[in-house]
Amino acid sequence: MSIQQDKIPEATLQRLPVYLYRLQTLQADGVGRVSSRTLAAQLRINSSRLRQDFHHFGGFSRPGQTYEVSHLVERLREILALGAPVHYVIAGAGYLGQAIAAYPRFGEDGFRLAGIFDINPKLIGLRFRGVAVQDIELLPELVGRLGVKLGVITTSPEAAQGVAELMVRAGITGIWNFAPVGLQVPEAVTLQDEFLSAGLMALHYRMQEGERGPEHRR
Amino acid sequence: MSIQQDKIPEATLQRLPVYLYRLQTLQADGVGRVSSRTLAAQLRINSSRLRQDFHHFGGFSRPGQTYEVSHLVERLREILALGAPVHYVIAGAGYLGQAIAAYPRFGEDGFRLAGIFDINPKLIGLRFRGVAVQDIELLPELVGRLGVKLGVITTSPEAAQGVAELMVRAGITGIWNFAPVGLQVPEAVTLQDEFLSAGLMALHYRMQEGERGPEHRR
DNA sequence: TAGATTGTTAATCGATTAACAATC
DNA sequence: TAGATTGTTAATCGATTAACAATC
Repeated sequence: MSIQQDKIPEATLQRLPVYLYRLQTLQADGVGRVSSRTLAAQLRINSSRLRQDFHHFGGFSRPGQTYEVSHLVERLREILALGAPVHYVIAGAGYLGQAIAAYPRFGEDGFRLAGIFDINPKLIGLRFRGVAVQDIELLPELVGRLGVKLGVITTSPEAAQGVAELMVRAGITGIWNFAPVGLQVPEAVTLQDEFLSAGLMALHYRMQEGERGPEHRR
Repeated sequence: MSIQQDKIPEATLQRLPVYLYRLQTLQADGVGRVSSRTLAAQLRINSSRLRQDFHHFGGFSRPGQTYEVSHLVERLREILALGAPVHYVIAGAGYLGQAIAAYPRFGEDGFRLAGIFDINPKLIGLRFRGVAVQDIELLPELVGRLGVKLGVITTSPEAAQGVAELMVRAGITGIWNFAPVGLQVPEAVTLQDEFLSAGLMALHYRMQEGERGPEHRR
């Protein structure tokens, strides 16, 4: 059974990591099997959605039988291509870059920090997860030498475009961008924007909505 | 003209901050007017989408006339209820909590850090944005005294549920949660989950998809 | 067997895009 | 005026939910 399948919906893709985390927690708790109803209830989603999401891949279980937790974890990790370690570099060693470098989860998921870079001399030499901050000019050499494909941008908005171009020239093919600007990258480069302010503002808006009372929400 | 309107679509709400940022940049660059076509091109979205989003509120411009940048900025800030400063607290003063405390953008947007808390004695007393880390036990008093409604959770997954309950009891009505667990909160509390791993995993998946070549993507 | 469960198709719902009249 | 633009309705597209046969 190959994991080669039709392009899966974006909405489904965004949920796979959520399923994986929940299932790993169940596994750690010693739960052997779980039904779509129970799992969906824990994630507070509709069980049809869950089954429909799994349906894009197939082979998760059989009618009448609940899901085997360990099998689901295995399949999801396979689908998400988390079998082999994934190396990545960070550009921008400020607070946010440090937070990502130090975030233990990414390591557990199989992501390995290969390098962290900045232009600020004060930051160069500081160590995170055993990796010392280097001058940004050294990024291309390291990326080329280790064949790193994944780059994280946690620089200022002003510096982000330049850093993105540097990364692309060095051979990076996927950029996780935390700078609140629209980056221009070649078609072949995959871009994932993470715009933290949007989350905060959306939350604040919905809080107001709640204040006005449910009768105003229709 | 009131901003009281029907519940706006979630998809539209998530885009409003993106529009606001782009428009503020244009404003800073001295751009006075902009068409939906130009603005949409800069954000790499369809111009119909932009006009449809604005249509939920009304009064952004008139047929035949382009948008006035300053008016759009004003309206969006009004819609997002960013007129008065919004106070918030952070629970969890690790790297991620520090990053949020120090993130200059939030301040510019009108969000003010009222307090930052942790259980780790080593972190207590450290200052971020002029605010000293305090023991988590002191959170309810401060939240009650200042009437803070917005709380950010950047603790470990294990501690998150307890902290959420502490916040809710203290009077917090909106929680921005960075811990990768499903929090149980009362109906009246607005919850915004920020699951960073999902972004990273989705990016990694799409990079593989790109590698397999566009012909496999249909 | 009887009750519960998945895989899968169909129905519903919501979001995006197209089209165009009214307007500048 | 002629060309361009918005607001708004309609058409399309995609995602969610419901329903149920096949299966345990």
